[in-house]
Amino acid sequence: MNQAGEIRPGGRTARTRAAVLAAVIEELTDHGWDQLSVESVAQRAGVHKTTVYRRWHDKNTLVAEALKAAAESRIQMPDTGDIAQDLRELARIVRVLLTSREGAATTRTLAGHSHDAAGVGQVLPVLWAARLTQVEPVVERAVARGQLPAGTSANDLMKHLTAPLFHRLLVTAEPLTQASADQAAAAALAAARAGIFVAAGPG
Amino acid sequence: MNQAGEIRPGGRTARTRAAVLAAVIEELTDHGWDQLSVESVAQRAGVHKTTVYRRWHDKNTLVAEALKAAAESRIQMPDTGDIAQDLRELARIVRVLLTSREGAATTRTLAGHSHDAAGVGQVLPVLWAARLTQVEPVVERAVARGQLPAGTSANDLMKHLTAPLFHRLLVTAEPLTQASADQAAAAALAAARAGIFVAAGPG
Amino acid sequence: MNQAGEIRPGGRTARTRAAVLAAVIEELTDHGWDQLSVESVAQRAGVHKTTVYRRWHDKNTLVAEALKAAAESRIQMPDTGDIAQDLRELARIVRVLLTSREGAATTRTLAGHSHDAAGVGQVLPVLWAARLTQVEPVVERAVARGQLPAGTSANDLMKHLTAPLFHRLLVTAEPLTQASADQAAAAALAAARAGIFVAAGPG
Amino acid sequence: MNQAGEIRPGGRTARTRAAVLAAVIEELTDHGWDQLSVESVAQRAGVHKTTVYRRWHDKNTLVAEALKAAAESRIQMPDTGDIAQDLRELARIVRVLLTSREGAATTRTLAGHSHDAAGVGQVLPVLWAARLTQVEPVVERAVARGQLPAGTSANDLMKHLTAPLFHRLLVTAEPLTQASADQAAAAALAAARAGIFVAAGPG
DNA sequence: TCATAAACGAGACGGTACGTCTCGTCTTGTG
DNA sequence: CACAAGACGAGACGTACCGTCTCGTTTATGA
Repeated sequence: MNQAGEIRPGGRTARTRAAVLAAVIEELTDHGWDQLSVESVAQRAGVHKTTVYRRWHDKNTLVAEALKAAAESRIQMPDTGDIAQDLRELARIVRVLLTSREGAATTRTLAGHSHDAAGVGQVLPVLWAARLTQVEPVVERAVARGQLPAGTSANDLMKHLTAPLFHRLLVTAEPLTQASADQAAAAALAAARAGIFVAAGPG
Repeated sequence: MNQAGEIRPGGRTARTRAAVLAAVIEELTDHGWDQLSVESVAQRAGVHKTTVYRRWHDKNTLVAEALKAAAESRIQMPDTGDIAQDLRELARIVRVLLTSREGAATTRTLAGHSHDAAGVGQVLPVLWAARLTQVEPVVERAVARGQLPAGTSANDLMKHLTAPLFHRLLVTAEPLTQASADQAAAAALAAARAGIFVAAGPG
Repeated sequence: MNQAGEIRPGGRTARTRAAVLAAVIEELTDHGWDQLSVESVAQRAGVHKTTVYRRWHDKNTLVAEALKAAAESRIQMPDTGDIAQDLRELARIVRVLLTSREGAATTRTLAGHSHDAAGVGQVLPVLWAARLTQVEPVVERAVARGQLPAGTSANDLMKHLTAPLFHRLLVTAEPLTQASADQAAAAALAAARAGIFVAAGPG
Repeated sequence: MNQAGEIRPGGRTARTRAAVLAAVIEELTDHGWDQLSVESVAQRAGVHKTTVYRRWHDKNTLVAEALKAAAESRIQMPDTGDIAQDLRELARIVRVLLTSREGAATTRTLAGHSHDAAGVGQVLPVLWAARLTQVEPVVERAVARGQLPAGTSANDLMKHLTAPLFHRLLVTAEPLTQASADQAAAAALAAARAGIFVAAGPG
């Protein structure tokens, strides 16, 4: 992705890289994809336009990398011993992420470009896969405790848990209340208990 | 929304309007929001650029109105006598809409601009409200038949039914299989039967 | 020049014609040729744009006719019995014409388009010829009184009399003082007395 | 006048500047102010439209600078020892300038915009002042030789010498013959000898 | 420590699209 | 059925941003 940055990983190079990626997120948050210009990003990062283009081929690549970097934060997975409470906690965490100005902006950008062959569109699967692997233990523990049917797919459960939250943000543009997060958790749990997520998933 | 079109509703004016709005959807489908230019829309509609600008203030307004017009198609609501089957049908209908090239493109555009104060961002609530009012009878009938708890919110049910489908399209970029639609329907039904959608919604 | 106006010389037709031509001069005075739009002329005349186009083929033709009409005012020729005084009076009259906002604007417009094959460019010779015929008697009387050499060309004299005034307006953009008018008159008189304007002109 | 050109006075920048200014004069000569478009100028200069706009804010400024640059050519002042012959030479030189296609076009453009507050209108005084300083020595020498009255204003003389030539070009649109140039010279000389241009000018 | 190669700052440029303006033609619905 | 009201095609205007390209200047690394 970056040609130059890896040859001289120390000092100015790395500093510049971080500043630019941070500036992208800020611009995205403040003005959105359409209004984001490479020049304004460069200016906010205290760097010249040419420097940005040197390292990232185009706006698409630049934003893609910034989004990927921004999504690398790990979520602290809950482990209360009760799957109902675990799921509620999870939903609340996701809600907080999505309601932050930054989270909302980046999520909207990703959704708007989910189909793009290059750049931002490529980020989604990677990003989502990472998130899923984190949740698996939570589900496995619940199964072991007999709180969920054996064979319950952590993947499916996680998606159905978060889907209503994304739906509110992206589709209906309704406020993401805590009650809505709790409802999503409850709905996902009911479905899981009913065995909807057992066995061969919908692939 | 349009200043001129309503004064002379007949003949050329209306014809032009329809051609342009259709062209917008086609361009959106083929090239996406970022690559959509007013000039290309005009050309596809067989109309001059100025004519487009005369009636729609800017690109944003233009696309917003095209999306609104495109979403006015009514869905044929199922009524099989069995809520499980009704929901499955509904999920399949939505799946077909979202998997059509046009539906996917317009949905992505809407999601990417759900926050915009003007233009496309304004379309979402209107559009979604219209959809919801169509579903209410289906849920009411199920309640009357005793297949769902009294007080079940059609609104909440519908959102949880469709959320996983939008999630696949916008967030994980996974293929929208029929199995995934059926699973979404089953999950929503399980949650509804568990009373998750009863009483005061998550507002 | 005007097809319709002469068929129905009275009533609304003539009134409209006059209003439009007057509006042209006003717009020319206020905003100049470049900023003059047919639409603004029509609006100022209280007439629809189409009406203007119906009667005058284009902007060029329209302005040309307005200028011609505006120049039809006859100058009160001086006759003091002294050619020196007559010429000074004449120079002062021309100065007043050229320093009026309207006169300056129309003159500049004419000068700027003196070369145009159609429209405004055609007006100049006609207009100037009319002016010259008015001066001839003044010169003839001076010759008869023995104040000027026999054979002095009224044409050449008049041109050399007014040339410095136009020069100030169009070329050096200096203020047209009365002193400058008097100087122009004196210079022309000196040249005339020296016989510079006698015999075959410079054709 | 130009923001960028002076920082990097060598190489491409200067080359581009010269090409554009030359193209302006050519377009002005061929098509006149009204038909001159920035795009056609750019194309003729082998440069992109944006490059022109980058350096010159608008059409007015662009043409103004081109005219100023074009007028910087120095006239070879005559010095025959006889003021009559000097003036005749001068008039002929001016005549040649004004009868060239380029000279006529630029002069008409300047005259048509002599009043404009910004751009082309600003060029005139500068341009004319430069011309006058060149003539002063010619007049001074004639005074020294006793061929003209002491105190004769070179400024006034020059203006009255050239005024009839401009008058023919701009006002009467008559052909500028050599005879007319000679007549203008003779008239100016007669007036000068009569002392019309002595002492305090017409301000 | 210091030479040298990498990275950067500065900015002109070609190019695409934007949204605005005016011109002169053409259509339409009303009086 | 004529004509005003006004939509339209055409095209220039001036702006913004994209991504490329010099040409000097700074800065990090390794000899």
